[in-house]
Amino acid sequence: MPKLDESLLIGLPPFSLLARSQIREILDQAVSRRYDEGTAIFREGHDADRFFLLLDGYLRVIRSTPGGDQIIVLHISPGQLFGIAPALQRDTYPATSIAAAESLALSWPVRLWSEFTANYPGFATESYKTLGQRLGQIQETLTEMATQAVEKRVASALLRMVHQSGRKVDTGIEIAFPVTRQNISDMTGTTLHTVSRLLSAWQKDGIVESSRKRIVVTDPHRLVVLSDLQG
Amino acid sequence: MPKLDESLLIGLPPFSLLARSQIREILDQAVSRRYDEGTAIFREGHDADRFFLLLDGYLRVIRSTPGGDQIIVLHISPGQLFGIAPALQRDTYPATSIAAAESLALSWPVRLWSEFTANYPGFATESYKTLGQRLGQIQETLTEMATQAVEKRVASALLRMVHQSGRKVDTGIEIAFPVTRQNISDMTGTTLHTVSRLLSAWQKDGIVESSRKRIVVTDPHRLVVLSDLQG
DNA sequence: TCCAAACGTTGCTCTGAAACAAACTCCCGG
DNA sequence: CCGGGAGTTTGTTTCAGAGCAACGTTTGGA
Repeated sequence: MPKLDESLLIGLPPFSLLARSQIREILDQAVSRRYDEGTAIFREGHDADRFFLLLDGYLRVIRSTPGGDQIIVLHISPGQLFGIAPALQRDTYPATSIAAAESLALSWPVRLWSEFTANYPGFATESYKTLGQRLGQIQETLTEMATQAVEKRVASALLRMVHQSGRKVDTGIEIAFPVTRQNISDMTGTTLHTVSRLLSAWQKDGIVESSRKRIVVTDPHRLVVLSDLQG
Repeated sequence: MPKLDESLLIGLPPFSLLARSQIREILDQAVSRRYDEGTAIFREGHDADRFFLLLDGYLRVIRSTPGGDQIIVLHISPGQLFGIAPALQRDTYPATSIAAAESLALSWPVRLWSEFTANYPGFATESYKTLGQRLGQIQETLTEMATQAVEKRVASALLRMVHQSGRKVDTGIEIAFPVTRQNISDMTGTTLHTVSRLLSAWQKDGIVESSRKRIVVTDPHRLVVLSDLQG
């Protein structure tokens, strides 16, 4: 394990109030690991023995049913803590996380959680804030799933990904990690067929451009209209 | 405001480790209030200036869309903390809570939150545990909503209510608070018509008995089969 | 270089459940 | 005791979107 550089953590909310020496100490206790696209970082139901910080890449957090269906609950982007089951007194992970792109994450054993929250000002606060945002976001997804038609859900899902990971390219805003039609259907509770049709239609209308695993939103505003419009 | 009795809090998880004198102190700072069926305790988006403990009754936690649809995210039963936005660094409530039956709740101003977590052992722990359970539960609901057919969702919703509030009656297990067909459709993202048909069919099959706002599950096992069965 | 697997597209059919419509029943308040 | 509103039931119609099928395209590895 190569020695980690302090600059990795400086500026990230959970550690923003800390002195360089404290960051050094935190880093010295961390394990860093790279994950190939498609690899699981941890799985639903397994012992929650570590908590993580994503440094680079993107993750999908998924839950599956006994029947084999699965849905993508949310995405994690760089700088976020994840797998923070210990914060909620859980001893197993409630969901599975998979690298959506090649990713790099730090992790610490759970026993350090209480140490971090006790010693480092703002660490607990920031973690719970993150949790609060996720809870709110999931509630919103749930509401949408229960009340909105497929077309709107797919439009919203695209907008969420653009919002979380969008980067400017010449023709619009590109989602920064690979996304298949199947992935989108797993976010919206529909089928890949329906998603494919929608994307084709939107491409014809000049709202998106998509190729294999890659999506560029060329007209975000019209997508907002699609996702918002009552009726 | 009549003086509150210590026995109200004794035995409830957030306060279970406390001495009588500490409970007295907590109670002296509480406001107690009764809510008629259908009354809102707080509303989505409003300033989160208090946090609450439900002593008696049941609450529905709902979220609404701009388009006027609404869904029931979860129910709160006696003994649970709710409206604990301050724990998550939120300054507004993320959802609305409505008394599903006549209810009684204590509340405290948010500024006491940090005091409680600092002074009373186990208070923070218990609160975050509750939050963790809710997060897990909502994720499960979301998964179900995205993958399961209406019939299964309605069966699961009934089972969840039975599990949370069921009380034995001579013909089976009764859901302890008033539930309309509309309420169930708001939990499952369908229409009251569909729910009505399902309940009629299940009544014919001897699985449930229902009258206006009242539901008794007479054959929980068959309901489990309906909610579980793959395909 | 070629093959196979992964990913994407498109047409067609069929059905679950929403939408629309109309009574019916219970309960509460005047 | 009566009237009206809230909640429920049931029938009929309609259609979005799932399911099925078949084919096209890209990509990476042998």
